[in-house]
Amino acid sequence: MERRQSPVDLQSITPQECTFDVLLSVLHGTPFFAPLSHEEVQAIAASFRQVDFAAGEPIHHYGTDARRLEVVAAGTVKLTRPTITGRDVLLEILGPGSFFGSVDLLGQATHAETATANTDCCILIASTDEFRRILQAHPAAAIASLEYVAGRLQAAHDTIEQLSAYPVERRLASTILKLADTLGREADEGLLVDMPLSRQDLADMTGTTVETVSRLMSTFRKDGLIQSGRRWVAVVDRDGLERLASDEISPI
Amino acid sequence: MERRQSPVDLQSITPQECTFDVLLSVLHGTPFFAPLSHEEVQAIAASFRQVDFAAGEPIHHYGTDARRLEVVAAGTVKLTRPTITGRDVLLEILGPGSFFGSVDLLGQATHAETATANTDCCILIASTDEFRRILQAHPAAAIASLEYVAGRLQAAHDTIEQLSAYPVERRLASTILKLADTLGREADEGLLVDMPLSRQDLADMTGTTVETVSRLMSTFRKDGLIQSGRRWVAVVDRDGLERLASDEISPI
DNA sequence: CGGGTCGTTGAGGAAGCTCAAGAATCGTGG
DNA sequence: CCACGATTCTTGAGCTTCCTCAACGACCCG
Repeated sequence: MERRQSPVDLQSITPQECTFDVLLSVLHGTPFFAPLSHEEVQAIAASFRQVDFAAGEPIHHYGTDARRLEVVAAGTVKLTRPTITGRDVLLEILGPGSFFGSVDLLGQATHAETATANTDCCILIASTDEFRRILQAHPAAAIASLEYVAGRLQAAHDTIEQLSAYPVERRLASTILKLADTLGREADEGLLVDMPLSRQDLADMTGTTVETVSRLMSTFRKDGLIQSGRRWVAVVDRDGLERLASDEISPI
Repeated sequence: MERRQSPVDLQSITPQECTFDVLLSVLHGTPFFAPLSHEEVQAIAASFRQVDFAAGEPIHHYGTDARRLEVVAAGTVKLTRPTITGRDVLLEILGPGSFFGSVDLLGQATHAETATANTDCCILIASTDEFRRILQAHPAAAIASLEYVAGRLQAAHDTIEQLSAYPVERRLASTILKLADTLGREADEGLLVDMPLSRQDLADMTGTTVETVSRLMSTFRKDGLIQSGRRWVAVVDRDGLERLASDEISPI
């Protein structure tokens, strides 16, 4: 039923992957700086310093001081909110080129989310003051940033819609599809979500419990929609999943 | 138990409230243009045209073409998402100075939300092209916009946390408090949410049903936390509500 | 005063949670 | 290479929360 070994390659990001050249190309690939020239990006790169984190390591905690902006250069990062009930909320999983930290350059003195290295990763860090200076000098970058954040607002609204109006089965199907589309890689198992992903992660993303996720994934597997194992998932029947993720209650 | 008449004044926005002067002061009060000089705002105002809507009237529908940006000048506007199950999701209620429409200036060709006039209201409309031109000319406005949208992203993340992790009672208490803080006015009944607000609205904001909201509000009323009636709510015991809205399960 | 909208309350049922135990997988040290 | 502990996943049973369906009462406006 399940493959034994995880097909997800938990390769470490070796330090040399984080050379200045990589930093440059990551920044240029970022929505913020895409409209700028190579020279401009090169000047901006000087404002960022690079820090490596091992998988599982905290990058910053909810409530700590926040006067900095971070960009994922390599690896993936989890953005979560801790809750007193112990049940964490997983807001976003960010891949290379995404940014996080004190998005709001304004008053916001503390982080509103906890960021954790999901895989080994390399993070570029700039202070918000430096970032503000860059945006002032490059209006195109400011507009690009605005568009980027507006896109994430849309995505957040999507999630709110899901949580408000749809049952867990649909939310889970939708979440798996979204992950496959963002981080998918064609593999023997199907369209593999190329990232370690536990049932707990999926539960925290869909606002449910590990047990419920496990049960649903078992039936998804039985129905030939997905393949899955310990900390990995792959989409097998994309159309089938999509039917679950959009209201089509199967007729007959 | 309940007051008979609604203490919320459903005053119409008379057309003369939407003079050019009002338009100017609203735009200047907007987070986007706050950092600009009076003269700059005056020039920008020319890009906006003004349209009035009666309470209940649709301003734009989900899925229609979206190449425009709208600012609330007077009144309040509801941003909703329709769902096939019939259960609508109420994402935000916007007051004067808030903006909506195609936040994402980019590709986004259709509206992601339905906007409805909650009260009679006056809306300022500009095309996204004009808006983009304004931002390009005024980097300070672009940065202010970025901060504004980032703030709304935070708020959306708050909502996601609520929906993912907390029971309905807490979500409802929290939502009422937030509304009272944003749109509250001291009145005989307590801190009155100065806006017509049905049980259905509250249900759509908290991801639950009218019946559940009604039941909970009845007990809130019995416990002396709120006062409420047909399409209005007022906070009586702020601390009590806040205790419900933050994990403090009453001891003993 | 009568029709329409909005709110309240009840009874029954279903979705999903909690608690609990056991199985599979992984990493590590011998 | 194997054994062990730790983590992750699975499955079951009972129960709670909340939804659904339904009826009725209150308020509003013409």
